[in-house]
Amino acid sequence: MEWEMENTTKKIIAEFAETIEMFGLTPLEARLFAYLYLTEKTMTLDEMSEALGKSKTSMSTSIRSLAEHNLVSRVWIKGVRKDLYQANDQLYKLFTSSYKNKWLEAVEHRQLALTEIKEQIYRSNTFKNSPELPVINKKLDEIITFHQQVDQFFRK
Amino acid sequence: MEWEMENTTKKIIAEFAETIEMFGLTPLEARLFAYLYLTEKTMTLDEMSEALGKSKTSMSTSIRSLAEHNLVSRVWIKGVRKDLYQANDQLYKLFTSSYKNKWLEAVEHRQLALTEIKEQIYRSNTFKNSPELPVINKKLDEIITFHQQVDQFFRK
DNA sequence: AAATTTGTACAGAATAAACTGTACGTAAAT
DNA sequence: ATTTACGTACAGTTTATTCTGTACAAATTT
Repeated sequence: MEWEMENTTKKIIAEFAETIEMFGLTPLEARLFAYLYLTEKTMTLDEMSEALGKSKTSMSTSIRSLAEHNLVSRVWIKGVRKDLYQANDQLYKLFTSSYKNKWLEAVEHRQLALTEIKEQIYRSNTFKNSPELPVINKKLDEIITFHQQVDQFFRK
Repeated sequence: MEWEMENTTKKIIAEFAETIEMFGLTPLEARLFAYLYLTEKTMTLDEMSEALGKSKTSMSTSIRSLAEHNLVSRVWIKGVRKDLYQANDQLYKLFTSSYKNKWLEAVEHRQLALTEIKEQIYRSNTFKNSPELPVINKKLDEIITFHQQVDQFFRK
């Protein structure tokens, strides 16, 4: 009868993981976070590896990625040598913040590249008498505006 | 000197495509949309295939997917037998709407699954005297709340 | 009716992403 | 000082995704 709980826990983790994958986590990262979150424990890499049945290497890279996005925290306990991690709380704030950063960073990159291209067009002589210039310019502006809007949305 | 424009167009498409991939399009779908958007033309599958240097099959599946998400439209011209497609305009509305639907649909699924699990726990006797029940219940509620918040955000 | 053209299903190839095992540097324990 | 334990780099394997080629049904042309 013990396994019914095991089983239920697994189901919850699976569902939850699938959702947070949508925030840009790999399957394993998602599962790992879900697991840590559900069992409110601080765990070592070996324990995680054991619990999820995945390699220790995977745990190392996954947990590092989660930590970089501020989804888990390293915990210090006197006398304990191994690295200990636990999931951060306040799910909504956690994930929206992480996601926001991801988007803003990406969009900013593209913005830079696009305005650079725009400059090039201005400077270039080749385009001066091209009949397609107006269309390209218009479209380019629209695309840049689009990026601004997306940026604005996530900055909200 | 003609290829400078070709080249510039390609760069714009590449940048643009990378952004819209983030809305959940495959690389090819993204590139295809970007291309259609930039050259304000209505095109046949063969023309797209030729223009992007990819198989016609890919064009067929990609354009169908784009159409399903309402990102491109089929265009009818009397006497023309082939399917013609063009990119829809109003980028921002287009993509946010498409994205929103994708999220809401996914989140709704998980919500259903999670509340179903919750019901099961209520009904089950196994859990009645489990010492871990309170923790699981608390966490499950938190996760469900999280889903509600995400849902609300995208419903906005 | 026969022949051609067009779009897509489907199986399989190519590419990309996720994951693992070994091997090693660093730090703690003996 | 030597040994043991720990985390991670890196190369390679596995798995999933994306893309292609062939084949075929439906529609149009001859």
